[in-house]
Amino acid sequence: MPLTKLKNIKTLEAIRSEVENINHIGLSVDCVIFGFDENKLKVLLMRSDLKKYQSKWSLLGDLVKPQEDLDAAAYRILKQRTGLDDVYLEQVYTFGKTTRHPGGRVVTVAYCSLINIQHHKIKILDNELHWHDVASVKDLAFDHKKIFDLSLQRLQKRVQEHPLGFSLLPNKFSLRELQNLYEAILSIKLDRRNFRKKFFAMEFLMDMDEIEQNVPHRPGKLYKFDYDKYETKKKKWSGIDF
Amino acid sequence: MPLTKLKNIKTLEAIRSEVENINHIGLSVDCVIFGFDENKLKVLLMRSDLKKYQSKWSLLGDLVKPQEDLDAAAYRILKQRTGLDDVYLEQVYTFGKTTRHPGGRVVTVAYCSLINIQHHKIKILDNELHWHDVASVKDLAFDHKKIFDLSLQRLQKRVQEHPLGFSLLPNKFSLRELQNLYEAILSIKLDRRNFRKKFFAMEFLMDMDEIEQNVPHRPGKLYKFDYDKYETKKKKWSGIDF
DNA sequence: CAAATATTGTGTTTTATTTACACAATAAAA
DNA sequence: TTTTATTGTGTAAATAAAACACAATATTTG
Repeated sequence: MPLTKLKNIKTLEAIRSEVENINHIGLSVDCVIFGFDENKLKVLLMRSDLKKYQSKWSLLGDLVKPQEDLDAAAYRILKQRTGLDDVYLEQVYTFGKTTRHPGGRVVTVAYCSLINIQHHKIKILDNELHWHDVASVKDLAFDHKKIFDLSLQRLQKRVQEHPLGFSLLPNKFSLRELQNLYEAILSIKLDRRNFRKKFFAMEFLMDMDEIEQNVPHRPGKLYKFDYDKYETKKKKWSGIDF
Repeated sequence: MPLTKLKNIKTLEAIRSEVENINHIGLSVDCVIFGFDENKLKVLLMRSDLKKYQSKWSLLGDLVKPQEDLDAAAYRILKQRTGLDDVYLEQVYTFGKTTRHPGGRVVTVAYCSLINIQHHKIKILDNELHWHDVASVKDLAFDHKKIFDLSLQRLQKRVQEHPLGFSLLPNKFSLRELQNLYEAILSIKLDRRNFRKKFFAMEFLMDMDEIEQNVPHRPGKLYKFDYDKYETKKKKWSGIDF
């Protein structure tokens, strides 16, 4: 036990320090919050609280409290950093290299989310919090670039298998908006006619009998995603394929 | 800071106890090790070290050491509990409810693996460690049933998208063995002709020009999985579908 | 050694899905 | 009124998935 070393201690601070540094694994959460605006996929970043990393951008993180559920910590941290509290967070992965944090042993659990930037206005702007183009993200603080890369990868996979994307769009959206979204998240070009055919074939789009306003060209029809129908008809078995 | 309470302490034990219980989040790893034998999917379970849970089965877990990488802890714990050290572990999910462990706050990271029971003989049989039919698993210690369920779900998904299954089979295997494996893991029946057609179409099976021995019926041809070819030809894009 | 048994190996048809690709109609802006 | 940008639409070809049956072969049994 490392605590047997504590015979010649001086202060309570020293005890705490000793115990926390030698015997303690810190636990934190980092939130990777994706948004969509101007046809580009964005991510929320801030300046690190740590001096060492203030020249770099970092994810939205903080320590988990001893008496706090892990999921609750993620929501609390997001709220604390951004003011947002109506966002669904999903756990991505846990990063546990001993050397990942310069201030001591901290294992971090990554959570990610996708939000509609228009519907979720950021009210707290401490630490220069703001949206960055995903394409321009490089060289974050700590191992946050690795966390970000994995989260983006996970997002790209999930968005193909689940109707997450709709949460980034206005309530009623055109098929062009939907396609732009997929192209931005997946970073590919899709055939417009086949894209439409695919979504119509799924039968999860409700025609709202309305058209776009204020577009400088022929307006498209507006649709809503039918979550109820999705719940009853979603795919269960995709098949062996690799 | 809870440590300010420590003014009337008595012993170092008390300090440690105080610090660890109030200010400390324990971190553990639990391993869900799947195997395949007698055409059934199996999982390795042991009796819990905790008295409270000795009537129930539990996953293979232990605390992460303060100076140990998380992944390294998973391998160390697996080795310690089973003697196995040539097994690939994959992180599944982190469970962090404050109440999940009766002895205090312990967040656990689940790892899972798939191993060939014939090639990995368990040498340590402490805590009644042995293979259980997956179908018969119920009511494990702690929240281990939840961890097990999620791991199985993850396995079922991954085995459809990646060539994991081959690690559970002998080096050379027949198509029947392969199909039995998939049916056991996914817990479904598959059409034999379509199953064969699918795998031949993938072109990742190398015909070994050998046939099964000691089967009480017409023997089948033996194949090997061609990992090199897989690496060059594997699917990158699966498409939007939900 | 003949018959019974269990499983292999094989192919076609039907249906569904994916891909590639072009043009007229419409609203707004110039 | 013309230009511009984008919508809405369909077909043919290629590929993939699903459903389904029978002769061949090795072993075991009688």
